[in-house]
Amino acid sequence: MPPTRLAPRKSPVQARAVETRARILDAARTVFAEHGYSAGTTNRIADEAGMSVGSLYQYFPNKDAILVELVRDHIEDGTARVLAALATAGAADLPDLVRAVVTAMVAVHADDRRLHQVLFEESPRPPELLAQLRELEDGAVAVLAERLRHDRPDLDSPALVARITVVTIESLVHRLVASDRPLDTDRFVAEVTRMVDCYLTRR
Amino acid sequence: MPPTRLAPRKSPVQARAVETRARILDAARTVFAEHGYSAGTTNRIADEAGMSVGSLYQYFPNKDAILVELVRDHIEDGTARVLAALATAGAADLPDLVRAVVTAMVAVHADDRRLHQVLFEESPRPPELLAQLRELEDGAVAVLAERLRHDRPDLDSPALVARITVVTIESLVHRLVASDRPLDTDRFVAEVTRMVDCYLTRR
Amino acid sequence: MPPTRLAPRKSPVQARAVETRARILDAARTVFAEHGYSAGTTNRIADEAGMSVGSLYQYFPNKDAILVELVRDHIEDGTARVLAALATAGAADLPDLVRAVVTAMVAVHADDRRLHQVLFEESPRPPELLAQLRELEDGAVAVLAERLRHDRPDLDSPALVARITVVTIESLVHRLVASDRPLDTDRFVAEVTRMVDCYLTRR
Amino acid sequence: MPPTRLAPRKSPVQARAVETRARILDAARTVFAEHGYSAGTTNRIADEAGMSVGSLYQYFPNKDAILVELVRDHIEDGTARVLAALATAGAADLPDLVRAVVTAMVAVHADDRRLHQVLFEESPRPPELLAQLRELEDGAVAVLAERLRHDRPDLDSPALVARITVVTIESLVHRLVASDRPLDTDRFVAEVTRMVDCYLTRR
DNA sequence: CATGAATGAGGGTTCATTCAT
DNA sequence: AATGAATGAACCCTCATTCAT
Repeated sequence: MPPTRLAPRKSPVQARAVETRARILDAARTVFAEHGYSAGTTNRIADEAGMSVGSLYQYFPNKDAILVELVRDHIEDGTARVLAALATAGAADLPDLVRAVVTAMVAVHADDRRLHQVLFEESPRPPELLAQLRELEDGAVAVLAERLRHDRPDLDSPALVARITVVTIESLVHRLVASDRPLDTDRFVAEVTRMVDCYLTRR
Repeated sequence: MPPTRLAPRKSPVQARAVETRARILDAARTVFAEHGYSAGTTNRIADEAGMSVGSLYQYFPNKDAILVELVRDHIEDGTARVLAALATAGAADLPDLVRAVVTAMVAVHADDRRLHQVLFEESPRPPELLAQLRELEDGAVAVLAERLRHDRPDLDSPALVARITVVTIESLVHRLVASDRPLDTDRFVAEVTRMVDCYLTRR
Repeated sequence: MPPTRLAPRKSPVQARAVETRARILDAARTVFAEHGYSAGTTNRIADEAGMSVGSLYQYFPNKDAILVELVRDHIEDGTARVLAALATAGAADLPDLVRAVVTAMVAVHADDRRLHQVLFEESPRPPELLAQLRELEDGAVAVLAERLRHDRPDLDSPALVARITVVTIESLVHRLVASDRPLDTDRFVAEVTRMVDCYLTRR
Repeated sequence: MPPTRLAPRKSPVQARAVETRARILDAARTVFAEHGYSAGTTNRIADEAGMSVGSLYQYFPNKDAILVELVRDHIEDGTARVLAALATAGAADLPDLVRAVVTAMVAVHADDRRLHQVLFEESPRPPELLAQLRELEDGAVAVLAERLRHDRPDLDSPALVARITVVTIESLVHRLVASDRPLDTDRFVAEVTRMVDCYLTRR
C-alpha cells in the first residue's frame, strides 16, 4: 500500500513515537520541577507520563538523556523567541535591541522558574549538554560582535565585549528566575537594559 | 612557668578537633570538586581525609552539614578579603572601589573553580545555607545603597540599583569561575568594572 | 464464556502480588525465628524469600511494616481459631469453654515458638501494633464479661475478673510457648483450665 | 606496709572498682529505661555514668554483660525481698503466703516499669541470662512444691502445680508492670491471690 | 512495542569495640 | 587505669536499569 504520494510527514509509527517522546518530556518537566533532579526518579516520570518505566527506556537510553533533551528544547525555544523578538525589533538601534532581547529572555525563563533552577543549577551536566550551551552562547556572541563591529568600529575587542554582554544578560536572567525574592520584572528589565546600553554605548 | 607556654593556644583536645575538622573539610573540597555532590560520598571524603566514616560523623552530623560549613567558610573568607580590599582602597571614588571589589571577588573564587560550581550550582541548598547567602547579599546591598545615597542623591531607587549591581558582580564572577573557557582575568575585571561604573555613574 | 472461567480468582497481577507478599512474610517468619529481630535484616529476609531487597521494598515500605503484618496475621489466625473452637464448644458451660479456648490458644502458638518470642518480646512495638493487641484483648474481655454477667450475676466486677482471666490465659500460653523447657501440653491445658475455672466458678 | 590486721573489707582498689561497676549499672538502668536496649548505646551509658567508654569496657567485657548483670541484680533483689516477705509472714497458711509473695513481687517490679520491659521483653537473652532465670524459677518451684507436699499430700503432681503457680504469678506481675493501661494494684493483687489460692486450695 | 516486577550496587548513617596517648 | 578519638562492619533503604511475559 503506497503512502499517499505527497504526504510530507513522518510515517504513523514515527509520528506516534514523536508524540510519546513529547509526553515523556512533559512529564519530566513536571516531575523535575516538583521533586528536583535526584528525587525526580524515572519511575515517577513514567508514572506522570502514564506509561511504564520500560516504555520510557524505549525512548530514552537513560535519565541523563531526558535532561539533555529538556535543555535542548529549552534552548531551541529560547533561541526562536529571542530571534522573533529581534525580527520584530527590526533594524532598531542597540538600546532597543537590548531591551527586546532581555524582555524575551525573561519571558522564556519565567514559564517555570523551579524547572529552570533544577535544569541549570542542580543537575549533572553531561558533556553533550555543556556543548549545547557553549554553542548557544557562541552563536549569540558572534551575532552581537558582528553588529558591534559595524556600529562601534572604535571598540578594541568587540568579541570580548559581546561575550561579557551576553553572559551578563544570561546570568542576570537566570538569577532573577532562580531568586527566592521576586524582583519587579519590568524594573529589572529596565535596569539591565540601562546597564548594558551604557556598557555598549559609551566608549 | 613563662606565660608563653600556655599562651593563645587551644587545649590539645580542641586543637586536635579543629585540625580534624579542617582535614575533613579539605577532603570534602577535593572530593566534591572531583566527583560532584551526589557522587562525593561520605565514605570517599573520609577516605580522602585518611580516616574512617565513623570519625567523620563525629565531627559532622550529616553530609549536608559538611556542605553548609564549606559554604560558610567560603563566605567568611570572601567577605574578609573583600573588606580588606575595600580598606586598602580607602576612601577612593566609586570606580576604584568597584575595581577593588571585583578583583577581590575574582581572587576569592579563582582558588577552585570546579568546587564553586559544585557548591553553588549542583548541591542541595539547606535553608541554613540559603539564609547565609541572603544575609551576605543583603549586607553588600545595604553598604552600597548607603554609599549611593551619599554620592548619587539624584538616584531614584538606590536600593534597587545596589541590588542589581551586587547581583551582577556576583553572577559574573561565578560565571567566569564556572566557565570552562577561561577568559583573561584582567580583561574580565576591567570590563566588568567599566560596565558597573557606567551603570552607577551615568544618570 | 462459562462463568467458572472468570470466577472468584484475583487477576493475575494481584494474585502474583499476594503470593509474593506471602513469600516475604514466610521468609520473615523464618529469618526472625532464626536470627531475632535486629539481626533479621531485610537483606536476609529477601535472600530467604529468593528475591532481592529491592523487590521486598516494593511490597513493604519498611522493616517494621513486615513485623506489623506478621503480628496482624497471627492475631487474625488466632482469633479465627479460637472462635472456631468456641463455635464447636457450642453453648457449653464455662469450664468447657475455658478448656476449648486454652486448647485453641496453645495450638495457635505452638506453631513456631521462637517466632512468637521474637514477635512479642524482642521487637519494637509500633503504635499500630499496640493498638491491634489492645483491640484483641478488649474484645475478648468484653465477650467474657458479658457472659459472666449472665452466669455469675453475683460477681462484683465482672470486667476486672474477665480481664484478669484473659490476661492470665494469654500470659501463660505465651510463657509456655516461650519456655525453653517444654511442659507437657495436655497437662498444661488441664491445669490452666482448672485454675481459671476455679477462679471464675467459686464465689 | 601490711594491711590493718583485721580489716574485713576489700582493698581500696577493689572497693573503688565495685563502686565504679555500680555507677555503670545505675547509668545503664537509666539509659535503657529511657532509650530502650538498641538505642541505649554504650557511649550513652558511659556518658550517664560520667566516664569514658574506654573505662566502661574496663569493667564489662561487652554490652551484653551489662544487661546480664542488671538482670542478676534484679533477681537477687527480688529474691531477697520475697524471702523477707515470707519471713515476715512466718508460718502462715497458704493464702497468706501467696498474698505476701504477690505483694512483694509487685513491689519489686513497680520500681521501674519501663526498665523491666526493656530487660525482659526487648533485649537479647544471652544463655547466661536464661540460666539465671531458670535457676530462680526452679528454686521457687522447689520451695513451693515442698510446702505443697506437706500441706496437700493429696495432690497428684505437686511439682507441676508448683510450677504453674510460680509461672502464673511471675507472668501476671510482668504483665501488670508492662501494661500501658494501669490496673489498680491492690485489686490486682487481691484477684491474683484469690485465683492462686483457689487453685492451690481446692482439690 | 508495552509492561512493571525484579535487580543489586551503592548511599548515608550508627554503634559496639579498640587502642594510642 | 582513664580517656575519647578512631574504627569499620553492618544496617535500612533508594533508584537507575533490565528482562520475562
